[in-house]
Amino acid sequence: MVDPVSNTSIAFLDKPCTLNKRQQTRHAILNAAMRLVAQVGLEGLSIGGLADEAGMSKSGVFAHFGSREELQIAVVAHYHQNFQDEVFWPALAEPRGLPRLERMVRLWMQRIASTADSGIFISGAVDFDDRPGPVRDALKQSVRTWMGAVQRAVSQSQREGHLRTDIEPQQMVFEIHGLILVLHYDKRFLQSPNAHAYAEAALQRLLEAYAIRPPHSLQPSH
Amino acid sequence: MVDPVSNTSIAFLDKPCTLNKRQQTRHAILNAAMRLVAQVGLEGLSIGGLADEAGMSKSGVFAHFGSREELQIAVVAHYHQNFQDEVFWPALAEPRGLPRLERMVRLWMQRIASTADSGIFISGAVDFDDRPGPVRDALKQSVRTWMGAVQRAVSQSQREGHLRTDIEPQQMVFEIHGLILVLHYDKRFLQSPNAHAYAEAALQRLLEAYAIRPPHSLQPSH
Amino acid sequence: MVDPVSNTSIAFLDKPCTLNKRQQTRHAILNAAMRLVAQVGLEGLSIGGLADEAGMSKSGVFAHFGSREELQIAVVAHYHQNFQDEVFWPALAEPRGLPRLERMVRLWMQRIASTADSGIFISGAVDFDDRPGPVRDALKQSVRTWMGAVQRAVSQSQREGHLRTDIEPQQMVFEIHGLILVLHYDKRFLQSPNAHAYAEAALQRLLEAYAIRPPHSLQPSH
Amino acid sequence: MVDPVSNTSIAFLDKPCTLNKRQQTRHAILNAAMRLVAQVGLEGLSIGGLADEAGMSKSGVFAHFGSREELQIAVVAHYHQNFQDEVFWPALAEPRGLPRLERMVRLWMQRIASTADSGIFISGAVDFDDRPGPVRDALKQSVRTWMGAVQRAVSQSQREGHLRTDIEPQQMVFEIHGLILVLHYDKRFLQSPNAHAYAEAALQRLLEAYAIRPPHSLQPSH
DNA sequence: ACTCGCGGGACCGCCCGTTCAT
DNA sequence: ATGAACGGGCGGTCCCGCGAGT
Repeated sequence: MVDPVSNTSIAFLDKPCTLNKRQQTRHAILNAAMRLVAQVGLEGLSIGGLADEAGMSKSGVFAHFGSREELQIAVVAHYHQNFQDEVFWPALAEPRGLPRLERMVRLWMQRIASTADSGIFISGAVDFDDRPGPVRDALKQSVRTWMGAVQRAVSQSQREGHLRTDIEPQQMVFEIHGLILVLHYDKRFLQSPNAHAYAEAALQRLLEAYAIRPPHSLQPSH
Repeated sequence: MVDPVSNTSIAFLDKPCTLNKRQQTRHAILNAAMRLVAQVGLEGLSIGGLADEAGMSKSGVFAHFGSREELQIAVVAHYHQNFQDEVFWPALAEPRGLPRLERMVRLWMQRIASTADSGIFISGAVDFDDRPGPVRDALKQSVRTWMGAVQRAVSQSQREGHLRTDIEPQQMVFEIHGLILVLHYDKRFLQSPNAHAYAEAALQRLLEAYAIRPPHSLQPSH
Repeated sequence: MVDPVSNTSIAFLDKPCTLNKRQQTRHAILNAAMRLVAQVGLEGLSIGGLADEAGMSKSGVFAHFGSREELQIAVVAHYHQNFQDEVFWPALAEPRGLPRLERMVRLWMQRIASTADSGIFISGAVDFDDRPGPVRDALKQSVRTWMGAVQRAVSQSQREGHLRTDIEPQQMVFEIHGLILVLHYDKRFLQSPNAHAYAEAALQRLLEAYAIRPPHSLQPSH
Repeated sequence: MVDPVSNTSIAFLDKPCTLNKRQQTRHAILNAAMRLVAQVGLEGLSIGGLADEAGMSKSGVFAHFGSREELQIAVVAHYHQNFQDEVFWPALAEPRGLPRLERMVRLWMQRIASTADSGIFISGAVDFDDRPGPVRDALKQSVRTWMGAVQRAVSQSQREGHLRTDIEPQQMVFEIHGLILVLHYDKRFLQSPNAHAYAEAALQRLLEAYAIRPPHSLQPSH
């Protein structure tokens, strides 16, 4: 089984049906790590703290990953999986084009606004933007994979005749991403209660600006 | 002398002309801190590392701030100062309204894209969004002060007849901020070479969408 | 198994025969601590210094106690154990009453005069008399436990008809304790060579003053 | 002016009438030191803390003594002075012999029981009993000077016919010192409310045991 | 001449990531 | 998968000296 988002880079379990005990434990550790990372960030993740959260010994945790760095990478992959399951797959249920794109973005917004989400696509980007290394690479790869999926949804919307074609899909992804980031910023850091409303309004305006308006909507403009 | 951005919170020295030795050293430490923070983030700032960067002993650094927390707060204030000097003041040279707003945002973008800038308004927001305390408060205060200045520039543009008045200024600030954030993200983390172009295009579109177009621009649309 | 001195507070292991490795190391650390404390006092005990004395790393020492405070408490308990083994238990071999009391006090004196003893019942009392906290509490508890044992020995001597009953046992314990303290002071600090002789003479006089003299000892006084 | 207690060792100011500014400051520092030492002990005395207590800069304090060690020595000398003024001199007002001795001891006890007294003759003895050096020497010298004074009071009492002469004066000093020490211990560390009563009773018994009884007191013994 | 501001170096308690034997 | 231990680094505090200021 390959990554349905990118078809390429991140390899997931080939046999997800039966997990041996080692994999079960690893999974439990990673889930504990997700909870912890939501509080202290990817860079603040410590093996001792994770061991406590998981109810294991430090060495027990350590043995599964070999180093803190590999643990962080595993956390990134795990987050990627979760994100995919909760945002990408459900959006695929929508018909191609604008409906699917809208659902994608709205699910994304929902997740970003949820305090349960660790938001490492954002926090990790900040923590590692000047710290090259495997963790940063994994993070970039994950983000690019997801961005690629969004971009494809935009392209499809254009091919389906839902969006204007005189706009680079990347430009639109860029602007959508901006809305996500500022939503995260205002909601989580500034704790602005109106963040969601602003984001929704901006999204509306964005989609309308790039949408190919159905005929009836052209009439009343005069 | 009071803060010209907010007229409220951050008090500056009345006689910045002559600095005694203590203030000189403090300034040098803070400049070193800016360099360091650009690499490791506000939360990654350590007294020992700063002492190395500044070419001083740990206690020498420590004596100027009393605690790591106060050092962090001082760094925030210092960044606030720099930001103000390089973004806010120059923009004030432009005439009120849209020109001033545009200059503000473009200078902001320039600064965000520069690797010299530590970007703590962004990285700090991520590091401290789940970590209450004085540092977070100082950071929020600084950010809000700046956001208020942008918002006032938008309001002035409306009053000058440059921008439509059926839009909440805060909504526009929100969207501008999104562009800043995604520019920072794409440029610094994803290292996308086109980030600036996308941001510029988005800003253009944003301003045009909210601008009150001069009459002649309505005619040629058909 | 409960503490035979007080029947109350300090719980000891039920199976002291076989110690696992952790307990062995802990024991070795505590013995090193006893040597160190004899030189620098309970308050002067530092984890780094103890690690050197024990030939271990700082973290290795630290891991056994969790904090300096708990280390100090453990040292108090360890000293209590040693004291009990070398003073209390041997004295119990003597028959009830005056013989047991005398042996108790003399063993106590011996131990106090020995430079091997850390004397934390005395030095700790001085270091912590104005420093409330768990260490002080542990120290007081240990001292009170031992004082209680001495007091019971006095009471038994009264009940056995060896000592006058018109004296409060606590009064006698008070005076005995004074002899111990001044012996410690003269021997250890002033390094007076006659300290032991003075203490012995004073003890003799004290016991005789409170003893019920056998009839024949009244006659030869003239 | 020489030390009236020992006629020998500790030199005090030759011209106590007029103090220049330096000496005034030094005096103020030492008084602050007395307050501090009463809380943290002679060994716990730090220059920074003393500077705070005295309302000066660290270097200002430092300059008067040159090192922490010399500061400690100065504190010992200062305490010696105070002790002498409050215990020795008032006792000299009593007539030679037993009255003077009793007053000496009672004033000593009072001082020891007072929480205002730093008690460095006791706490210092414990802190420095295994730490040779100038501070310990100064402390020993001070203590021996005072012990010599007490011993001379005992000798005088013997010569005046108030005390039996078949007892070494040093023996009696030893026992008196024991009472002082245990009073300090019970009062300050164990916080026993009865400490004073026990000490008084013990002192009574001690003096009577060594007193030469007036004739009428010999009769009723048969 | 005396006082202070400023800085250095050592050390503290504590905690982290890591390893090895079990 | 664990328990014991290590080396190194953290923030913080100490005592102490140099040079500038009055």
